[in-house]
Amino acid sequence: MDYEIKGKDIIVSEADLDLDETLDCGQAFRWKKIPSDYECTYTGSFFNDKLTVSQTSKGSFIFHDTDENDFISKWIRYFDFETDYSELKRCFSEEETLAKACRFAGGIRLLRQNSWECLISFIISQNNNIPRIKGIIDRLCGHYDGRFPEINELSEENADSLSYLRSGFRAKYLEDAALRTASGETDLDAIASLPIDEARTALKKVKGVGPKVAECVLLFGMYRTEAFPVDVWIKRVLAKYYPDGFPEFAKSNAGIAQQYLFHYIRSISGQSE
DNA sequence: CGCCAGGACGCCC
DNA sequence: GGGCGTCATGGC
Repeated sequence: MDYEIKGKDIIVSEADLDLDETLDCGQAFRWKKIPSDYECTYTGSFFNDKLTVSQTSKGSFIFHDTDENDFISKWIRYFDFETDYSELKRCFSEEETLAKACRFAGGIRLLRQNSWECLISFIISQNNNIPRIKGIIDRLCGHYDGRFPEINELSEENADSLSYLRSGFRAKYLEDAALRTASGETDLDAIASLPIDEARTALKKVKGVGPKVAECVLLFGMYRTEAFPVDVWIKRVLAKYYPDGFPEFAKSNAGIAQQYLFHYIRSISGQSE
């Protein structure tokens, strides 16, 4: 990945990235496509660091109004630019279905998100659809002046005071997640570095966090690339293409492979947005 | 009216 | 340990 500074912007060329595929594929819920003269432009946040980023018709990227320090300390990491996705896809493509999935949506990258935001977001995601998940998170952040609430802010609320979210039965789970996290009983930073099975167990102590949500927090919020969230779509992939189990060679990066497969199966089922 | 959505819980056996 | 009804809300 190469970048250059151009005025108040940072220009990135030859990144293995497609903004539509990466920012609107169901791993993050706060990026919004806005009108622009570029191929596409999104505005959003890494927790509460805001960014507007454009993709040009030539496949380069403009990180608007950011300086080199911010780019290096925040955005290189968030977009996982330190990982060679061409190499990853080459590895995945040893297997036929994965090869197709990589060809179909090769511009997906794993976003290295904030663990707290992921915990809350994926609790909201359970038995829900992506547009409504976005709506609930929108109302949540709207309540905090467009920011994602800090742990101590959300821990002051309860299921009743969260009714404005219209999150249904999930509100009591949000209350529990905020209380446990605020008290330190659930220490997300500590969990992030635990052996993965211990991390799973610790996360699932939060009410409303089961196997799927725990995997999502591990993968998207703690960069545990071996975590493998299994939702209704991935269940279909596993049943149809991997009846004997997911290929061993891809397991250390199974979560990233899962991203390509999720996008692929939804597209061939006609269910992508 | 029904069914489904990036599921988890509680209860049953 | 696995199976099943239930849990809000909203779009189709």
